[in-house]
Amino acid sequence: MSPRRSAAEARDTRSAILDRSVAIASTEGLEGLTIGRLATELGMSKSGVLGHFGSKEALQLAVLDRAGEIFRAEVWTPVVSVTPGLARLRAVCETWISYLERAVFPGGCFFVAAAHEFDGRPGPVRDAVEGRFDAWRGRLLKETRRAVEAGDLPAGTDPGQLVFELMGLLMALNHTLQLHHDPNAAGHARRAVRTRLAAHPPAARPQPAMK
Amino acid sequence: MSPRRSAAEARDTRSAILDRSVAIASTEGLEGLTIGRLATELGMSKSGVLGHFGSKEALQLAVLDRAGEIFRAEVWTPVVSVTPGLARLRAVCETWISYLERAVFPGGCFFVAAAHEFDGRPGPVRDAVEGRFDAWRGRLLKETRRAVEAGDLPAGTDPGQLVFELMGLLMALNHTLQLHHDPNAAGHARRAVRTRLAAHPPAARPQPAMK
DNA sequence: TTAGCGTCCGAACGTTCGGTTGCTATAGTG
DNA sequence: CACTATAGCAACCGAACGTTCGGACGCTAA
Repeated sequence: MSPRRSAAEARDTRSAILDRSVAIASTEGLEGLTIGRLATELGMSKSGVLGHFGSKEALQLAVLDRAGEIFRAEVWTPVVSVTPGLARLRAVCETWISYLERAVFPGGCFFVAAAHEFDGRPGPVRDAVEGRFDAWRGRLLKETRRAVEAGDLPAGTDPGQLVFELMGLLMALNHTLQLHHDPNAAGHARRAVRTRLAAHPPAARPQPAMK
Repeated sequence: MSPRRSAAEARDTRSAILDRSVAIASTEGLEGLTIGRLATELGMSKSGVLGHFGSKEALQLAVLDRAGEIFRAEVWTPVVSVTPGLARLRAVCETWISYLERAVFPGGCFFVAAAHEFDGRPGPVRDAVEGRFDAWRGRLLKETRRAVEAGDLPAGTDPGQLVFELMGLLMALNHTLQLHHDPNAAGHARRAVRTRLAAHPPAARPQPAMK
């Protein structure tokens, strides 16, 4: 990294700091991310790093934003062109599974990890994490409702219940991949999603449950 | 805590340290558990605390053991008298849900939290966490197989698949309780378990899924 | 009575933490 | 060209970290 930078180049520096931060925080956690390590790995001074954010907490929030962009690009963007409702719900589960399978973040799902790290300590970071989960849950709920309205899912389906179960599957996948490195995990997740989101042909008998 | 203790009383001291450690580590994590804080809260010196374990890592392993005893007493012991198979599987899901609902550990499931904290860093602590999950998963698998053999679950049931899904439900419950404090979460979990572990009367048609 | 063991303290160790301060060199502005 | 704003550095701060060490104390066995 060159000794001194223009105002325009400084944005690149900030961006580079965030890239590095996401990589570190993914495995070490947002709290395990330290200014000193960041500075060393980037060939900068600590104050040079901190100058872009002001405080570690502000850095953590910025890292959360950056991770959110990556998540969105990986999981949500690919499915915006898919037909809303059941099709999109299935598609987003698949991109999500793939995102975990490909280890987009080396430490697993960035937000699941952040949730576990911060759910017990109040503050802006916790609030930001919770807000992202709320927003994400909201999108899944919307697609589920559309699927029910379209008759693609049974009329009595409780969207909150279904989304709860889907989140559980993805958390189980994340956990199994990270802790056990079990290559069958993604298969389990896909199979469960397929079963749970089985098409419900309107005005037709439910087929005799292949499992 | 009295100024000095006999050799016999020292076991109480060690036990008190572990109790305190479990409480702290539940919310702050096993790494966030510090010798200094422990010493302050117990009215001891840092060396007095560390003398019982030798190192922080050894303390963490001891804390994991203590937490395991609590988990076992809360979740497993109550169901050992239940008929093996589907009945016990249902019962253990219920004690598990209850254990999360009652916040036996204030920071949620101790081992799910430990898994997320250590899955990315090799070492004895990580190995211990993984071992506990393996053991627990093994017990669930055993009960599932028994249930299938007894005909209480469909013959084609894949035990690994079912256990994967059950773990997901409990992780979703843990997450939802800790991050969102959603009072409906336990209801979602119970409903999903009930559906997933619905009785499968041998030699009878599957009833038209009340869903 | 005394030797010895185990418990625990107090102090210090080297390191790392987040953060601050004073400064220099540069880019952009008039 | 002079002036201001800022990116970044080097040095440093107080606090907290895990760990080590010598010694003081209480108990038990010889």
